[in-house]
Order: sequence, then C-alpha cells, then structure tokens
Amino acid sequence: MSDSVLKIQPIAESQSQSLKSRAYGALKAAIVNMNIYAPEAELRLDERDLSLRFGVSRTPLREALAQLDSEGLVRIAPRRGIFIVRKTKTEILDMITVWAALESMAARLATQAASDAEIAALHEHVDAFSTDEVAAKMGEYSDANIRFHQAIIGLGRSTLLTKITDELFFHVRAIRQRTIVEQDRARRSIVDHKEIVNALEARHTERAERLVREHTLKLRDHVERFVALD
Amino acid sequence: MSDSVLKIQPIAESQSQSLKSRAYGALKAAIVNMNIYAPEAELRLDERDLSLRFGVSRTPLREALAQLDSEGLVRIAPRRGIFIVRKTKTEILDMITVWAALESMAARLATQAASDAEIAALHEHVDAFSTDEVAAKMGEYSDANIRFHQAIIGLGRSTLLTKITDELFFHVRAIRQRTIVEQDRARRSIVDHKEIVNALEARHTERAERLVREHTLKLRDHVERFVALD
DNA sequence: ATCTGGTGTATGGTATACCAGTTGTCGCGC
DNA sequence: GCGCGACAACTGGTATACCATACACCAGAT
Repeated sequence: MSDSVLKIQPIAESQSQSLKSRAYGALKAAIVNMNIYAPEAELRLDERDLSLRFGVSRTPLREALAQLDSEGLVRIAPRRGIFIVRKTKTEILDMITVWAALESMAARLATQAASDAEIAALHEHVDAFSTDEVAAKMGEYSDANIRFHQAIIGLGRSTLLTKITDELFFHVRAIRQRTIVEQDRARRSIVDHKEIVNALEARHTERAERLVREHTLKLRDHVERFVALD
Repeated sequence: MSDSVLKIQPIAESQSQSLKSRAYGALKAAIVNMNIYAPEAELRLDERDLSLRFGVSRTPLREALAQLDSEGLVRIAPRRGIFIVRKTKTEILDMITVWAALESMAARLATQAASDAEIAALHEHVDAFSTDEVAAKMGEYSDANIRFHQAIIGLGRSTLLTKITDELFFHVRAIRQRTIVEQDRARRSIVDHKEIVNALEARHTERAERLVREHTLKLRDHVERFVALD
C-alpha cells in the first residue's frame, strides 16, 4: 500500500553526529554502567588508550572529556591523568537538597499550569506499586521512583528545571547501588507519592510544594544517616 | 626592617593557568562587557580571528568556546559559525523561576545553619540604601541587589546552590540594561529585603523561604510584563 | 640500607595542517 | 533581465606531531 503523500525521511537523526558528541555519549554511557563506587573500580582514563579504542583521534575525545569535566563527571589533572569522579557524601547531599528545591518549585508550577489529564497520568507511576508489592519489586521500584519525580518536574514546564535535575539524577543514580533499600522506607515512599498526586489533583499549590520538598528531604536524611560513602 | 625568616611567595597563583582557561575567562569577560541585546551587536565569533587576537592556537580556544557552548553562552553551528546567544524571554523567565526555587531553599537552610553574625552581616547590603536614596543611586543599587541575593545563597552553605545561581545571575545580569528600572519597584524591593532579613534573624524558616520566593517571583512577573526581548 | 639526585617515560597541553560541508557569488544560458 | 548551477572561499571538525611537566625508577654516595 503505497501512500500518495511524499514521505520525508527524518535526516537529522540518521545523520551521524560529530565524533565529539558520539565520544561524549559513549563515555557517559560507559561511566553510568559502571559501579564507580566499587572499591576495585578503575577510575583512571587515558586519552591515548581511549582514542585507540574508539578509533578517533585525541582531539574530539579531549573535547568530550572536557565537557564531562565541566559537568563534574571526571576530573582532568594536568600531567597526572583523567579520573572518574566519585562524589563525596557532602556533594550527594547537596545535590539532593537542590533537587528538593527544584522539584518543589515544579510541583508549585504544576498546580497552576498542568492539565488534569497530565496530573492524572502520574497515577501510572504510583499505582503500579501497591504498598504490598513493593517488597517483591524492589529492583523495578528504584527506576519507577526516579521516573515519577521526573514526571512531576516535567509538569513544571520548565526546560531549565528539567535540564538541571536530569544531571542531578545522573549522579544520584550512581549511588543507588550503595543505598540500603529498606522495605519499610519504600513503603512509606509510596504513601508520600500518593499524597503528592492528591495535592496536585486538588490544585493545592502550597501543600503540593511542601509535600514534595519534605519527601525529597526525607531521602536526604536517609542518605545522610545510612549511606556509606567517603 | 629585614626579617630573618625566609618569605616564600605563593607561586601557585602567579603561575599562568592553562591557555584554555585564560581564553575562557577572557571571552566570558568580553561577552559580559558587551551589550549583546543591542540591535547592532555583532554576535558572530570567528575561531581563527580570535586565535590571532589572543595569540594562541585554535586548539585551546576551541576548548574554551566548547565550554561556553555547554554553558549556553554561545552556540556553535558546524560550518556556519559561532554565535553569542541571546536568551529568549521565555528562557530568562525560566532562569528567574529556578533562581526563586534555589534562593528560597537557601533561605530555609540559612535559618537553620547560619550564625547570627552571618545573618546580621546582611544588613550591610540593605541598610546602605534607604528607600529615599534609591532614586539617586539607582545604578549602584542594581549591583548591590545581586550581591544581597548572592549573600543569602551563600548562607545556605551549599556549593552547588552557589554554583548554579552564579551562572543564572550571569545571564540575568545581561538583560539588566533592558530592564526598565522603575523607582517605585526598587523602593518596594528594599522593603522586601528588610522583611527577608527580619525573617532570617527571627529564624522563621517557612516565612523566610516564602518571602524570598515571592520576592523573586515578583521580579519574574515584572520582567514578563515590562521587559521587551525576543 | 637509606637517602638523594638525575634521568627517562608517561600524560595532558598546544600548535598546525588538512578535511568537509556551507554559503555566497559570478557567469552562463534561457 | 532572471534563474540556475558551478566554483571558490570561508569555517568548524579532525588528525597528528611536538612540547612541558609530574612522577617513578635507578645509580651512586653516604
């Protein structure tokens, strides 16, 4: 069944991006798939070695590494080496605090700007896990949890809010493996989520903001008390 | 009076940094000193031209430009050119919203962590301008205003909070020249500032957070209504 | 055996030459 | 006079060679 309408192929996507951006993506993916907090993790990178393995010259690779450096994922020490950065506990707590500030603002905005349908869609992220099931699905829950928060931030309709928090989540996700995922905490988390959705649905601006902030600050306290880093 | 103790000069500071970071600083300073929103502003940059003018090769210059690109100050269009970015009004409003979120969180933290002396020091930024003087010192006020807000954020004791807002201020400052600085708005702004300091001194966490947020969102509304960009 | 000084090597920083795509212009043909 | 196409020049992307410095290792003296 051939369509009479001319089908324009999206050329932008198929077009190979610059080697720099490809190297950037590859490195970022490699870092995220690695448990950098494992004691035996090899945190050193070598420009020439990577250049050979990627099959590109050092120039685009260096630009990719420079970007990762400015994002805080790696640290470039002149004439010493390039090292994958392990965030300190203080830095992680700091990131969660900023996250709390931004997501609570997003919730505020959502009560004013999001449609009923958009808010209702949040149920997908929450209802999938009854408080009873959490124990069994603990693995999945961790990802669903992040997606729920990203969804709220998306409702804030702020590109910048989304952009900054995405970077934060990237780092926070890296320590997820170190987090002692308590069954009880997850259960209470689900309760919090439901209350948050309720507040958004009722368009209770102040309440939604407060609930989101308190919820994320609870995570902060939890990490502060129970997660071993440093 | 010659001292018998050998005086070691700190060599680290005098040591010239990398060409990349010097080029980065020079470019950033050049951009901030330029009114990029003037209609006749030349927004195009040329790698080779800059390379000649700085007296360095294209390589470190490119790395500096790449960093400015990732920060959103310039946009690198492959084989087209490098352009200084004019933020759209939407983006500026977005930045002010994020600013409000972060500073209000900083105020919250300040009520819990800052010392009385630190909070008292805020008076320096506020008392310098009585509501009567504002009209005469409108020029200075704009800078003092930013410094007041930076001081509050500093009390939050969060490196990340400071880092993100510094970048935001950089962009917002660029449109200051386009802002219609109304005498009346500045006067009310000072009143707001005094109330904020009072709330911090009284350690009223919720009130301080709210006042800071509302104050910055007022600026957002003002920009939205009275500043012409785009 | 230990300390010290020099030297080699590894590594990120910089310079430069070349590549590839975009754009504007000039000239030819209609 | 107008439109179109080829060509030249401009500009960012990439490859590569060389530079400068931090660090480890080794030889020699103590």
